[in-house]
Amino acid sequence: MSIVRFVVNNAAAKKLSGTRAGKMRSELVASAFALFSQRGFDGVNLDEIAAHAGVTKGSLYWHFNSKRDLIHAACAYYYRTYQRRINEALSNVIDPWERLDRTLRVAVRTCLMDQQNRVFTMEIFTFSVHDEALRRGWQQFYDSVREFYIGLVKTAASAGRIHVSDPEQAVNLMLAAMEGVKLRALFEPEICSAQEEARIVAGLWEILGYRPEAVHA
Amino acid sequence: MSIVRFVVNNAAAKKLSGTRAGKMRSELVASAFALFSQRGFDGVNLDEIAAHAGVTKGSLYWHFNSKRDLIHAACAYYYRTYQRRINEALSNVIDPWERLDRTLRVAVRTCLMDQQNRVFTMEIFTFSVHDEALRRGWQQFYDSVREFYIGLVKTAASAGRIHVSDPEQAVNLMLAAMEGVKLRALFEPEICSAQEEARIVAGLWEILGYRPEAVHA
DNA sequence: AACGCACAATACTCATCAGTATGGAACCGC
DNA sequence: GCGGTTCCATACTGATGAGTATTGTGCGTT
Repeated sequence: MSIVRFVVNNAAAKKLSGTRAGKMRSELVASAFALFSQRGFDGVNLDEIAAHAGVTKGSLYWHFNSKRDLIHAACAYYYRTYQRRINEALSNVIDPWERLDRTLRVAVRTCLMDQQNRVFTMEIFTFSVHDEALRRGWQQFYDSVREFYIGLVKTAASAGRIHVSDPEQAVNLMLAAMEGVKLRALFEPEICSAQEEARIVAGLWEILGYRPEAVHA
Repeated sequence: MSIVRFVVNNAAAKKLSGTRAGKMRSELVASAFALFSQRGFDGVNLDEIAAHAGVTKGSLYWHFNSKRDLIHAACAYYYRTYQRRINEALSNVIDPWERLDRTLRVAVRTCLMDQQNRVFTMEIFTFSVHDEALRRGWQQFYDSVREFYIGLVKTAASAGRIHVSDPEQAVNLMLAAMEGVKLRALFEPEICSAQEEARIVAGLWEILGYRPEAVHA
């Protein structure tokens, strides 16, 4: 059962997923994601994506209406794989506190170390300025991530583990900080270390109202 | 005297700034910034920028070697004008605490309400992935902003106004959160309100170690 | 008045690339 | 075996836009 719930409105993809066409479609989307994550949406042409998937552009246009259509599918792919990664990280963790801690660590590590994630999400943000469907897609994904965090933070607050007057506001600020850390790592690669990761996680915990010294005092 | 010090390595522009050519060059840079801030670097062509400045593309190429050259000049323009805005906001404020508070408010308001700033900086981030000079330019600007904040935070900590064990870490996290807020406003325009602005400023203050309830207790 | 230079406009080149038209191959149902 | 459909490859079109070559204009100096 999915913990981070995010429904990809992609009925067409689901209908085809078992067929030959569905397999090629998935292959094209994965190729698109891989190349977009290295060079950005405008830095990759459709011939390259098709070649990466082992076909030519004519085939790509059989499966997708346009490059924009493919970009949207690559985004949906990203949202699914990100969510799966979080779910897998939590698959054997029951304690809500532990789950929140684990999620924070996985997320921060992704922000620091996953350059593909960084490039891809940055392209989403930039293109979202002029693409409302892209904005809606990201917002929907982001909302599901936020609800997940809020749920865990409220549980931890009920257990007295953290002291936060407004869980939603704290989660909003924490997630904003996380995006900012992801950005900062682009310009300061030297922060991509285990030590810095730990410090950043601790900082995010403080935003959520967990202060180690207050608890141990 | 500049408070936020950031030296734009732009000797050629300074040498010409009083001349007819210098005026046109500045006009072209301002036009480039205005259009880039609405439609992104790739969403504007050079004919449009030249027309906006009242000339044609031939003239633009007299002043600039390439579109990339113009993009870099537009970035330098942005860094100068941002710094000037902060300096103006602080021009009559002496108290370090007041200065920090004022800076935070101006910065958060910019993040929430200034769509041009949002679009332009997002373009910088996206293009920086593959442009080292752009990365260095932003990093230099960002470092100067960060040093400024760290100075004020250390002063406030010395005065006992805030309780922060690691001013640099706190400023890093606060600035990261600020960039994240700017991004969030793209997807959730409804947070661009005076009330939300105040809540966000309060949250950033908490990251810096200022907790109103602790002081009043 | 003539010349040289700075600045600008015009016309053009060329590369790039999204998208389309057309034809071929494979598969499936009858 | 044949026809229809699906999926794919090939060749092509057309738009776009950065950048360049050439020409024109205005200004300052001699």
